[in-house]
Amino acid sequence: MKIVSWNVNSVRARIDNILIYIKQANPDILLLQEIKTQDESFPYDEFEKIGFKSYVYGQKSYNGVAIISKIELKNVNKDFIKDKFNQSRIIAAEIELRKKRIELINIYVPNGNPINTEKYEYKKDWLKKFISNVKKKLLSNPNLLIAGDFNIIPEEIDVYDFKRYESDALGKLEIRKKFRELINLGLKDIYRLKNKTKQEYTFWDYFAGSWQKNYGMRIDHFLLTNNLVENIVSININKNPRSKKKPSDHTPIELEIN
DNA sequence: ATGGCTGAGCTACTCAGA
Repeated sequence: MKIVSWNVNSVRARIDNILIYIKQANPDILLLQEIKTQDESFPYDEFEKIGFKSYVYGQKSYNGVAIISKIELKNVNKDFIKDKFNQSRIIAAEIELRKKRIELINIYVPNGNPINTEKYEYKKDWLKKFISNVKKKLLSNPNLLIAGDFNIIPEEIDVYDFKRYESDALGKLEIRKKFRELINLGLKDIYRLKNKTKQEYTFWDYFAGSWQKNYGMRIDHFLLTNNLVENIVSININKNPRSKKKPSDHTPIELEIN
């Protein structure tokens, strides 16, 4: 089964690119972030025509997450954490795979910039609540798959110029420690597990020719509990959609699991 | 390079992203 995470930066502005991607990559489940639309304006029909059911937690203008799936999802949950600003940033659901009941958790972590503002405090608070609730969830289910736009650069290798980001909300040690806290609950950063020294990115800024110069960062991740590591077939960052016309600034990360 | 793009809402311009 192929599960993909992709921050699409507006599902409506990106619909053609997304449909082309699905045709080429043939995923079973898409975890989308930053859909930037309310539930009622979501392009359900476009996905239904090609065999996908949409589970949407939208928001007007900003944020918003969705899961697009060929297989039926159970126990869809939009309240994984209590968000103090009521922003739509998490949608979770269950699938069954080889007798394992897997909880998929699709997240869009707050950006947190600029630091020394309420936005940064919101990011820290959001991550704290998230980690706490992951910990609780682990008591009832050892099979967690957390994927999405974490807005965290895990290590120096994960950005083209770390110095520029060590005081940024994406690269500050305090934030990177939150990522390590999650890992320490018994999860693996699957891309890094499978690629010990490879320097690849999932995001490139729109400006200053960042894509052409490969000034990117790896901020979209798949974290799986240790219990699921044996099920992994492969993980891949698919850079093709970022090279297209009218791209999202993020590119899909693809997990194959058996 | 604290933004030189891009998108939403709206219909001139601000807010947000990372």
